[in-house]
Amino acid sequence: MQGSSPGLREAKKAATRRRLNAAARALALRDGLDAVTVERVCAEAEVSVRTFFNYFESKEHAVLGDPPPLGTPEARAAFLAGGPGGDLLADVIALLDPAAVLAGEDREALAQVMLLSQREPRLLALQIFRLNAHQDELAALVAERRGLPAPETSCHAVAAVAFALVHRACRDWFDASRTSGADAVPPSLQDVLDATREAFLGALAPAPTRS
Amino acid sequence: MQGSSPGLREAKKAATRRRLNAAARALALRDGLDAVTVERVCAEAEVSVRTFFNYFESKEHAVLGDPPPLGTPEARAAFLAGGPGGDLLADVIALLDPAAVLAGEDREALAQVMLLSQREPRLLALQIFRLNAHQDELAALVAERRGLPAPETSCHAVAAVAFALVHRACRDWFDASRTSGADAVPPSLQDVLDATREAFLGALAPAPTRS
DNA sequence: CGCAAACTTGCACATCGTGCAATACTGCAT
DNA sequence: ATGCAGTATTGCACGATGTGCAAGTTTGCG
Repeated sequence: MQGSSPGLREAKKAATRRRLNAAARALALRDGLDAVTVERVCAEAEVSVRTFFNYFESKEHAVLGDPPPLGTPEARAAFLAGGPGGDLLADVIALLDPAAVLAGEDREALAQVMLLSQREPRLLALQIFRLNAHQDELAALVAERRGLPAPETSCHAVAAVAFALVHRACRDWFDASRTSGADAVPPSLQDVLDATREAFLGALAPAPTRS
Repeated sequence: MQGSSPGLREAKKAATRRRLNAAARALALRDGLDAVTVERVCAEAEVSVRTFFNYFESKEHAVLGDPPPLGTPEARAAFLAGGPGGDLLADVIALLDPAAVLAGEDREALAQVMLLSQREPRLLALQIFRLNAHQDELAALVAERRGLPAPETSCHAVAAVAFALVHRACRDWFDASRTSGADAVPPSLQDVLDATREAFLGALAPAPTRS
């Protein structure tokens, strides 16, 4: 009965990982991060303390869980296929739009993570660090799409703006969820961009082209 | 002989703080962050371990030292005085330009901190976290300058771009320092911006204005 | 000089994170 | 099914981190 040949072991590991993550998140939400000890999390998840550290390197990592990849492999390929001539902004939106990214995720868990990241500076720090890694990844993608050997300043700038918009869209969605119920409209990056573009161009465009 | 009435105590504290910072930085540079223990730092700085934690909350904080403020109070006031109609980008540059900010700083220490932040992920995480706080501060300044009650999306976007440019300028300066000697030209934000503007507008401007 | 406030220090304690070796379990081939 | 090889779990020991507390020490000021 090995219908899932490459699977029973993996499944158990994944389950343990999810149990630890859920337990850490729930406890942090209930009692605050400082009151959460690895020991308590392990009691909840029914594993030994030593095993905990085989899965996560700290309780903060356990609370946040594994970082999601930057878009699906297909989405990344499609983005690269756009090439230097494509509509960069539109494709960035397609790659990062929270409405799409959130589709396959557990929204409840995401909302909890966002709430915790606001409350607990240590979680915020880790979150920002991970976001920064994603940002660098996007800068590299932009450079590759443009045929550049390494990401230059403008690539980093584009990535920074994109993540600022995503961050803002997620915050708006989160705030809306807290006030108007759990099922607020999924945020659209395009909308956020449209609302921003005017002020944005106002900041960047009017500069003279220098001779 | 109390020429420095409000001072001997303060001076001693400042000296101890500087000794701890210098010791932590030097040790991390020589032996790597993991090999640095609080105990070793304290031996170097000639204070007790307990006292160390009266000054810094972790060895990472000790290595990085205290975060500098975002511009001088005068520079901040000048930035706000620009008002909604002023040249936002020019004033952001004036506020953040590394060439100006670095003027009053210990460049040797700064270069060491940047090197360490590249080597040690834990230091990078802390550095990014601090940078993010600065970014939020700038977004708030932009909002206030515009007469907005709270920083909206475009303010955050402007701040994100500004810091992406600053970060890039600092990296360029740092890389240049490592190759062409310790006294590389101080980076100019304006130059970085000029080099970026074309690609940037290429990314943002060509989008249709939607009816 | 001498008191009050602030700084330093030692000590105890809970927690974190890792290396190591023993044990238990899973997958696979016989 | 049975046993072997690889992998996961666990306990243990240990060094390091960070904090509360209370005693000692230094500074500022009358």
